[in-house]
Amino acid sequence: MVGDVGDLYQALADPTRRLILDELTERDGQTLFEICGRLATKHQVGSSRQAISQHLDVLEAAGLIVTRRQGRYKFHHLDTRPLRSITERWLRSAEPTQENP
Amino acid sequence: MVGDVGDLYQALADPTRRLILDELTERDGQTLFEICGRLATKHQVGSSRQAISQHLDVLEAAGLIVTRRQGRYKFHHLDTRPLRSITERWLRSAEPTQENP
DNA sequence: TTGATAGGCAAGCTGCTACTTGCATATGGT
DNA sequence: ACCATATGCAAGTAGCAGCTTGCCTATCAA
Repeated sequence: MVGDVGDLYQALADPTRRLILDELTERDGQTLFEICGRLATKHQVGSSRQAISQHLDVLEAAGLIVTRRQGRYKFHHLDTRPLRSITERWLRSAEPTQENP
Repeated sequence: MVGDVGDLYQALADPTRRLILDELTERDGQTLFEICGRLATKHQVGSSRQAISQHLDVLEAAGLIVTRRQGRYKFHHLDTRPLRSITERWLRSAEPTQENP
């Protein structure tokens, strides 16, 4: 299977990955190089291209972004649906606990 | 100041801490020993008491639990309000980005 | 074809984090 | 006072996560 429950929380644990989600919220469907540029200029993130690429892999494994290849470009699109499971897990009170590691 | 934005996500990154939140959702206001017992019996968490205590410190620093001392007991209460900021950050589309590292 | 652009793969390093161990403090019961 | 219970503090350890470095592949334009 692709992406268990813990991947979502681990993906959100890194501040650079949260900034990536911010950037995709503001402008969806960016390429790796576009994201690198925006992080560097707007947020002073000095990480290398490979570092950002690895962050994108983690976000994709968590189901927070989906990718679409087109020629030599790879566009990254935000998918916020997994986020809803976070609040749903603890906001409804006193239901029988399900297996959720 | 006590607890910045990143603390919340780091607190949720650990599976044991998420189980603690599950237990407090099911039964609020437990002591450290009660939580230890429930994690051990219901979820096969073999961590020591000090490990769980450190987890509770992290959760409190993140604002997810508040503590109340009474004699030699310390009760832990859930506070899910910080969770709402997660979905609010990315679910509303295209607003001017604010400083949020 | 050549060169430039966009991205991928893999190994190695480093700092952080979860965990343990050992001792200390404080409250309540007898 | 004495002891058991409930929790706190601090140092040390091991594993992992984020980052870098170096090289490789694929697509497009001239």
